[in-house]
Amino acid sequence: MKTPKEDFTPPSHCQLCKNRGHSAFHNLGAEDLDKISELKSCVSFKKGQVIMNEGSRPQGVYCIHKGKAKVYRVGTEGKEQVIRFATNGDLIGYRSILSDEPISASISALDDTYACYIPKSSFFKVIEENSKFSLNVLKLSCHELGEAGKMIASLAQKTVRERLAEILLVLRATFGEDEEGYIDLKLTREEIANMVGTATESAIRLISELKDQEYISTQGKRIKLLDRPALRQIAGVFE
Amino acid sequence: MKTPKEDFTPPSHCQLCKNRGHSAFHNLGAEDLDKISELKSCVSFKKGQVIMNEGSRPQGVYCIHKGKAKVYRVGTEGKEQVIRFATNGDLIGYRSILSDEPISASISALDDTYACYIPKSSFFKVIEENSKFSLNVLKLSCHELGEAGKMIASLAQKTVRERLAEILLVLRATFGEDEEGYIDLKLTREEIANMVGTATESAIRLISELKDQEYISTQGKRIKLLDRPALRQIAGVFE
DNA sequence: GCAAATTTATGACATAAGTCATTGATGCCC
DNA sequence: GGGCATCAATGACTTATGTCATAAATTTGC
Repeated sequence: MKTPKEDFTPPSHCQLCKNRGHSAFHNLGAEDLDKISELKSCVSFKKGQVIMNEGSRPQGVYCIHKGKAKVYRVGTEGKEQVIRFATNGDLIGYRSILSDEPISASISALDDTYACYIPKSSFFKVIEENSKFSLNVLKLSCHELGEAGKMIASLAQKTVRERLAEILLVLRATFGEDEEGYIDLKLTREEIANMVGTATESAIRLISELKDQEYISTQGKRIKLLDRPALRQIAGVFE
Repeated sequence: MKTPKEDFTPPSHCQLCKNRGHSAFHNLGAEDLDKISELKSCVSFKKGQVIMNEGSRPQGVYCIHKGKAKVYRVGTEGKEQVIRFATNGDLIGYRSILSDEPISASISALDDTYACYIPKSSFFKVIEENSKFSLNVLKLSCHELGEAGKMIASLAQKTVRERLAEILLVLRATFGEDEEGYIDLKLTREEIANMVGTATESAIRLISELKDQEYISTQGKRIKLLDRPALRQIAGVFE
């Protein structure tokens, strides 16, 4: 267990949060931030810990302060399918609360994660009273809806190889690189397979193939993208 | 060209619209409905006609008054993947407008369709001023986000046979049955394949198989579900 | 620092699903 | 109402991907 160099605990008031600028709370006034800060609480999750469980009814939302999480559904045979990721500044659990349905996907921490828990009541209050915030969340959910649509088409039409290249690019774009240029997230091959939507062995084989072609390199669980234009071409992403 | 028995044109005022009860406009007050009715216009689309095109920037949303539409993305090789459906009372085009992104999927009419076009400006005005409406749309997009997540897991984990059974159940639930018990929507096998995410021939083969097993029956393009519990079991849907 | 446990890597093989080709059925238009 | 176009059905074959088994390499825990 290594000692953290800095304190990852979120500040007690949202006004002081450095993630606020690129979160759904970015353009809220002091009064609304007060309302949220007042009732929020800080929580932390260890790597691998389940944050929310499919089928349950969350009593609030989490705003990730520092950490990484995956949103996934468990199918028959216990196989997971990752639907999306969340990291610093991202809101999770809001979908279920707003649609008034049980959670449709589980969420677990991909890394030690620190978050603020905002109870349903304060979240709703601000949504109802502040049209700016409501519009932010609306924008967020609509954006995610678009991404989900892209993923549906991708799963239906692309090969595993194409999807693997795509996921590697997404992971890098979402979580960034460490000092040595590796994607800043350690995942087992099985977890990567669950994101791509394929068997673990297939993912391993195709990762080896990409390595042989020198489009990527790996060191244990760490993956570095060596030739992103080539990966983009494989993925069929030209945007 | 057959003459319609009734007039499918939407009423000039939303207050009189019979779909309103189960649409995002269900709990709006008279003033807001005035605001929308004032600027809305009626449009109609022939079967097969494209309503919105991937990549474009819509200047308003459509509320379907009577008709059927599919939302889909076109992949390489021109193959379509259907992402979701829309019918009476459903809102389309809102995702792009609210996330301020180009349309991520095309929409076309599966049948002659009559809709109300609501310009962006009036839509936004009501969203901003009426938190009830804003919450309705939020609820809608969050619900669709959940459905999209289910579809992602389904595509990644289920066999074509399972997904076909699932889609048949969804079609029936969405569009209902005609007097003879057939799903009230005529689709080519190719279109069904594009919904399931498979090749046309595979869809045909599996439809024949389901027919042989007497879980469904067909008459031309019309499909009747004979044994829904069995289909649910195949689909792995127990909800 | 070593042993156990997990994870990665590969080979061999099975199989679901895609592709190509052909025939037969339906529906549509002048 | 007959011919053309589209669509459905099926067979034969290929291929991508999944499954099972085993060995090598990491990682983890004591």
